[in-house]
Amino acid sequence: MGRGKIVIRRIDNCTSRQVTFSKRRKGLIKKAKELAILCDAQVGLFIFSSTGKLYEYANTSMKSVIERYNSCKEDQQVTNPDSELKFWQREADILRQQLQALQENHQQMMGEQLYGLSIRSLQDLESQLELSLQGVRMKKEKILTDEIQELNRKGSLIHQENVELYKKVYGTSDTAATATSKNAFGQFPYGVFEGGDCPQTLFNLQLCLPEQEQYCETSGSGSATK
Amino acid sequence: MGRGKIVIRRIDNCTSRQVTFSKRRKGLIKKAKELAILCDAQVGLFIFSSTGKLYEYANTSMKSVIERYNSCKEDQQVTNPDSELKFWQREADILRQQLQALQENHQQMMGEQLYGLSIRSLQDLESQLELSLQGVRMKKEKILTDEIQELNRKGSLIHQENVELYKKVYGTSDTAATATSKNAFGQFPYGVFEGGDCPQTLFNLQLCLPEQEQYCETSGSGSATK
DNA sequence: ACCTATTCATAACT
DNA sequence: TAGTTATGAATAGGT
Repeated sequence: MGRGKIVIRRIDNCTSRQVTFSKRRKGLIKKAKELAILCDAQVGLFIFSSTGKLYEYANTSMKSVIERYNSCKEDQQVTNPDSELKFWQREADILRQQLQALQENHQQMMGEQLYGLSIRSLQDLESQLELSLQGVRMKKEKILTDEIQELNRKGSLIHQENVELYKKVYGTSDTAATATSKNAFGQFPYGVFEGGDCPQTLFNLQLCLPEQEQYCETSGSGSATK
Repeated sequence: MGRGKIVIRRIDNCTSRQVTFSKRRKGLIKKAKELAILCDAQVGLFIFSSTGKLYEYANTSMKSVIERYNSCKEDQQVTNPDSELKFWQREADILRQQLQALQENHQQMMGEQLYGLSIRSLQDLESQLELSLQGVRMKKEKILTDEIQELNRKGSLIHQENVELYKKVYGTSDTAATATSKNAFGQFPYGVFEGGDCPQTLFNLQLCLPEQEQYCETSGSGSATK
């Protein structure tokens, strides 16, 4: 019920998650109130934010709600220390279940255990995997680009240093230098890059992105086929 | 949000109240779930109907919610060192850790939280995602192919039946039949497919995989807007 | 915090 | 009790 449809899963962006939490929490409490009034029900609602803050609603008192809940649930007093053990056992059980669910999901994301899935689910999975690939490739590209930049920076510094050293050894005669000496890569005479203001071309490094074939690829020429 | 606007106050009609209770309870629990998932919150919800029946939802366990609530409210710290108790606490802790590890891995497979990964890891992840995609697509294609085959089979049977019926109605004159009658799809005179040995062409069904447009939006004309 | 386009929940009805 | 549909409400994404 917004500008676009969303999939129900954890919102990664922290700010968005906060905003959504705030909005939906408000909506949820409103609906809880309405249900209590419209249908003459007793409602209790706890919400702990991911940061640990508690929000609560109860049309009577929370204590009475909890007490009523406990009396419904075989008189197990919440604060009874004997039930501690059972609490943790149950906690472990829940965690185990969550773990199993996640493991199943993981299997599917590995392209396995797809037997029970509908076409729709498979398409969703496919889309997700494509998005994931895109994310991974972008990240990879960024790391490579950064590394190249860093190498060029360092190379430039070293080159500068060499120029200085060269000058100290052979004096200031440029013509002699260019005629006799090469840099570590055997490509360019020092004089050409004096001042170090062309670091990109120093090592002639460049990022040859494989994306064109990998993910999309076709933008531009219509003849691209997959 | 229905056929008409309503005022929020107790519904007098008992049947209507029950119906509304049932619907809104479902909606409320759905929204509670969504909030928990979207915003990574811990949610606990009690609903007692006017007849006293309890409905509850908690994304973890109701007990943990209540305990957390209590510890929020009155600093009732749990400090009861018992060996078995400690065992289960540790068990829960271990499970939590496993869960977190798996969750992190899952995030990465979703193409998110890639900040700490090396190029090597990213490449592995990329390969895995490609394999997964391949698996998913193969599975999808198989389902679609099977479905088409099934449809063709059924179509062929129906066609056969029609041929028989046609013969009964018009006798055995093939020339008269082909000259005057079409099948249900208005395409082919019966005589052409007599014997049903060309099921594939009967409905002219074929597998048109949508991959090109689906994950490669930019292919083709740049004017395509979404 | 406010603004809309859009999706969603549901009131009334069957 | 369950299914359908017209309508108002909630809210996602943007400012």
